[in-house]
Amino acid sequence: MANLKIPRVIKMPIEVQATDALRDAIVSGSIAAGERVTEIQISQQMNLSRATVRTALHQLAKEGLLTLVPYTGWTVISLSAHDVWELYTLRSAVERLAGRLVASTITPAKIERLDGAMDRLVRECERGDVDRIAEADFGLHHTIIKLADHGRLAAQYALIEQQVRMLIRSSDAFDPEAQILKLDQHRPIVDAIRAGDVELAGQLSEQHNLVEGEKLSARLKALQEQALLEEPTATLRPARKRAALG
Amino acid sequence: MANLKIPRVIKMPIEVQATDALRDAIVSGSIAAGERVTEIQISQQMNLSRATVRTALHQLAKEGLLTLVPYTGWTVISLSAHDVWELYTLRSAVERLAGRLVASTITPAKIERLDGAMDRLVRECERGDVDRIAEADFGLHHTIIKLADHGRLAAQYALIEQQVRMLIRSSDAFDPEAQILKLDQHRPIVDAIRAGDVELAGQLSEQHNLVEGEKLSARLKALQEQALLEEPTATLRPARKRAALG
DNA sequence: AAAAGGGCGATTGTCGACAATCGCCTTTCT
DNA sequence: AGAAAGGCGATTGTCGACAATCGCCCTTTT
Repeated sequence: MANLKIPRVIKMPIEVQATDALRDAIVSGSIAAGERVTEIQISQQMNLSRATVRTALHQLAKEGLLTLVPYTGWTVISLSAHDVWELYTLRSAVERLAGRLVASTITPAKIERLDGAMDRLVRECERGDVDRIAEADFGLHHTIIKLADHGRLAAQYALIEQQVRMLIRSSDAFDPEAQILKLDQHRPIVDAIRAGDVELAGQLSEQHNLVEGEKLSARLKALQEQALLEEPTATLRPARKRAALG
Repeated sequence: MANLKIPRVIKMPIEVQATDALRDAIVSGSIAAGERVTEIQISQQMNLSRATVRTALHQLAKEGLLTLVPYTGWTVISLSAHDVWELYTLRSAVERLAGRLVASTITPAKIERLDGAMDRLVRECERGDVDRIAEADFGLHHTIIKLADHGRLAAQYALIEQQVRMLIRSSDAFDPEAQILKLDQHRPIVDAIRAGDVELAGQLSEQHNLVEGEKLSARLKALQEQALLEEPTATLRPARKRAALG
């Protein structure tokens, strides 16, 4: 008999569903960056207990999507220029390691999966839809990470990817000219990994991220300058109810 | 008047105290690796509510120190050979980036802090106490990480360090011979950073960790072989109360 | 004797209520 | 009018109780 992998069905607690829903809301921008959220507000919207929502919020805080000021409130992160620098330097280190690991353990099966992700990127680039191109781009990077067979690396990459998604959303769309170069940037990386060239795969992966970080940083800097004058002062607590007039 | 940094005293919720205490118990080995823990047991020992303890457990699970099986129980991680590989490959990537960053932004002030950490390691090596040498070792690495001025990098390194501490504890003591070589291993890294040699600082940091990982992996493999026969089967739930005899 | 099925207790999951804390707003004083 | 001090409401922090779920153990069956 085949040694079937029994999926081991476990009932997912509502906690994780709430966490996933909230994470998606933040990453997708349904809840804006810098916005304040309260436990009661969310628990009412989701029809859940405050304790359950609170657990979800704590999880997302650990993922770096929220900050909590004790006895005061939760706030969605808003990424600064320094955050962009942190994200892309860290991502370059993570992807460099992933590229090296996959290249050093390359197999026909891995090449097949790699080609599948690369082919999808090629097709989407020909199609021209920027959102689908972006997804295929993430998909290729994600494939390389998975092939590294490194749980902690994958977990760390997931956190980075979430915040990068918030970034590229706030820059609204990609630079149209950059779309054309996308294939030229990724093909060498895939080729180096396929060839088992550890050093080259690592170096190209690292360099690719540093370049992307620079481009995104420049674009965001321009966007933020014009938005600097909006809402200069933010209150930490909400406005209080006015006293009743006589 | 001097622009004094007001520490902004905020009352720390008991949650974080409980989290810190539990984390310390796990990392220090007071709660053994692989051990099952229950919310009630801990809440009674700490004289706290289950909800508070539960929050702390969730935090530590996010840090990778605990695993939670829904409706079943919490278990302290026990690190396998693959985990050792993950930890040291990831640590090498993180420290490589840190080394590069510090080297590329080196200043007299940073050199001073670097020298302070290195001097401490030198003194402790002359003293000969393995525990204090280990702490000075961690201290030097920690100093480099802090000098990188990279929040996410520091956070990731903290998680890795915790698990590495669990590892070296289970290998009981360091290899006495390795203590002598410790200075020879760290001095070149510090020198490269001081000289602002980005490439060399990164390469030496990376290599140092990979070597350390190999050594620890070999030592643990020997230890685990003799411990393989102990407790071959572990129950997921505790023993149930026996039915009363007539 | 070996295998299949259900009972049952141990543990986590969820909820609502109350307490602690913070900071905005009003008031008071100068 | 400006500055300082206190009230007060909004929000998080903590707690205990009840519900949901899982898996060990015993029973039953073959």
